[in-house]
Amino acid sequence: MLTDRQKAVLQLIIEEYIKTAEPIGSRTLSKMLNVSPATIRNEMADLEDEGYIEKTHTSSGRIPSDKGYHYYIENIISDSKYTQSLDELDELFQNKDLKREEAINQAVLLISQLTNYTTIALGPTSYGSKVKKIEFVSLSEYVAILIVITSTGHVESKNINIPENTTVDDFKRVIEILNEILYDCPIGQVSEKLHYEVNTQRIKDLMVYNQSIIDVFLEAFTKFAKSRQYLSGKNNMLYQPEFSDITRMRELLTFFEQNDIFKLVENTSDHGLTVRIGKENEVNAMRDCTMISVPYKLDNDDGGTIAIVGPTRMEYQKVIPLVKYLAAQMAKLYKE
Amino acid sequence: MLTDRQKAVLQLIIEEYIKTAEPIGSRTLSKMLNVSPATIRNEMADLEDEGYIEKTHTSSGRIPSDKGYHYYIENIISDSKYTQSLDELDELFQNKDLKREEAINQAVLLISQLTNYTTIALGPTSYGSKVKKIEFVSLSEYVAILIVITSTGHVESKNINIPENTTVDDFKRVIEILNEILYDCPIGQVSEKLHYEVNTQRIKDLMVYNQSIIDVFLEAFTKFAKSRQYLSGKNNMLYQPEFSDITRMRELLTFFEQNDIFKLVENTSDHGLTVRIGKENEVNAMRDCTMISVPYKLDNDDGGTIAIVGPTRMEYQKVIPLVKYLAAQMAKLYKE
DNA sequence: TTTAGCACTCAATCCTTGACAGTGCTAAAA
DNA sequence: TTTTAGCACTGTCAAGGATTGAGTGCTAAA
Repeated sequence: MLTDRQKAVLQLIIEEYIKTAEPIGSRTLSKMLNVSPATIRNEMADLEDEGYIEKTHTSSGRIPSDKGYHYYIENIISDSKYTQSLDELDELFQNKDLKREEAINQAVLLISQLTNYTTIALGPTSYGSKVKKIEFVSLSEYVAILIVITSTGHVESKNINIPENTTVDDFKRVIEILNEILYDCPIGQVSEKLHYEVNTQRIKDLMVYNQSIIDVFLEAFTKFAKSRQYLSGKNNMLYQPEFSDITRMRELLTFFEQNDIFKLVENTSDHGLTVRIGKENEVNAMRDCTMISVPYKLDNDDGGTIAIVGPTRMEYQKVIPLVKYLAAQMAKLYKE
Repeated sequence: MLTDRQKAVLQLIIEEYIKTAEPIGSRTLSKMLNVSPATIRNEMADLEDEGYIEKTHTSSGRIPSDKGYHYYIENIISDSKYTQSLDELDELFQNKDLKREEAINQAVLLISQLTNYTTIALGPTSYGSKVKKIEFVSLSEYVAILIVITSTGHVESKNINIPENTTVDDFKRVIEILNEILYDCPIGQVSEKLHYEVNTQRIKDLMVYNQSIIDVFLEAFTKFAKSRQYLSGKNNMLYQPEFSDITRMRELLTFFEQNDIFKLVENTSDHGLTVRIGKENEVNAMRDCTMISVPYKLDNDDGGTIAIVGPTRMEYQKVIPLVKYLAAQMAKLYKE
């Protein structure tokens, strides 16, 4: 258990370090706490023994350790006082002229500009949305386009190459039936339902014409999964001093580019607020980064995650309430 | 006019520098050309007087100047021998299951992987495509979705917020009429046509219901412009030694992020192959980059541009034929 | 016209040095 | 028992100097 003064010292070290990215010496703190540097040094030695702070070399000032940041988040800062609300965000989410995806995209952009970190959002797997209409428009004798519209306004389209032995009318008939079968079907259950219906006579007849149409259809739906992913502010990391080393930068940006970051976010989504500091991220490129993630749940067991990635030296005070708020608003948005 | 040996010296300097990114000294070249270093030094002095090569400091080896690269491209390498063809690209463009945009996206990705530079494509302003169908699907009492499908399979959608004093049926009627008016109308002329038709009685009647629907419609069409832009391989620049300086890197990536690069590409599109080397790009962030661009024209006066951005120390031999080939294939794709 | 030779230049590397910021420890003061 | 003052010590950083090596320009001879 830390004494009050130890807490104060730890807090000051962390907050100074967040501001300056420089190790903090005992002289600096002695002025702030009105005790002599020697006293501070004793406290620091204790804190270091416990693993809350570190030295960069034998005679340097101290910097926070991963454990120190954790203690700071869990025991020192009170996030409750920051009952964050963000008018711009609310406005965005209430604008009915925007499709959900556009609104989220802009929200993620907004947060990344506000924090100067990288913001990530993962929508619910199924959007909680249902098939509203399936359209089929032929462009020429051989090419047509299949359009799926969901109850949330998401539109997905897919080109279809009409084979020699099939006509546009064949397709039209299939689409008609599919429309009947799939109307109001949640996106997540489309594949299941299609496979089930395959055994009924109606579909079987159609299969004679063309086996592949079901596949095309399924393929179109797999695209929905991709449009769950939102990311903004990758390049903000360029301006963090911890990445002024070019090889670190490359590592991180390449990691972002590969979209593995979404997998990482996904893996945190079980519990409430998760703060993964430094090496806890288990990805080498992220060893100097913190990822803060907050999941949100919808009624139907589905849900998504909001995350912010920044340097371990992150403005936790400001960011945590922001992430929580965004997650809450996301849940609200999807429940509407 | 350069002598044959001067050309040889220039060529070797450029090709070595492209490989190594290090200044080339007279000793290196003397071995390759079987003359003494002193002779090479004389030739180099002449080349430097003419502005084809430069020194980084008084006693350094030489590096090519912007002018040197130009001479190299125009008078030394023969691009004709490289009658490039790329099976993977052809395949991509002939795959009828891909929408045009998907095909181009993948093509741009392919080229950027092949070259390790950044690849940019600008589609024709209007896609040479026409309105095929306008759909209107209501999601609830207050929200509906407007879908425009073009002859090339491009699908654009826009949420519409239905105001209190208007009904879904009002909108349906408007869409019906718009469908009539705009069927087969080239995308580029939609705005014009709409404004023209506004003066006819039919539309005027509709305006009584709702002035803004025309605006909504126009807004949906402005999105088409954005989907002209394709870019891949931004991060390839990270690995070029000229950008190992972090501030240069930041500058360039920020420039890319701002999407100003597309404007730059657009401004070159009048003439044939354009090679802008270094400061010719007139953008500070690009002072160490070369942009190679090739426009392609379609029948209807419309067209687009293909461009590759890399360091001035670029593999011109390999890249130029590639860009030309891609541009030709793009024109073909759009003419189909 | 080409080459050999020599003096010269600059960048890069290594070493040293001194200033500085910080530490740990001890002994005295509170 | 806790706090403080003092002192010796340690590592970083920036500046300066010496050394090395790769390269040049110029000149005179081949």
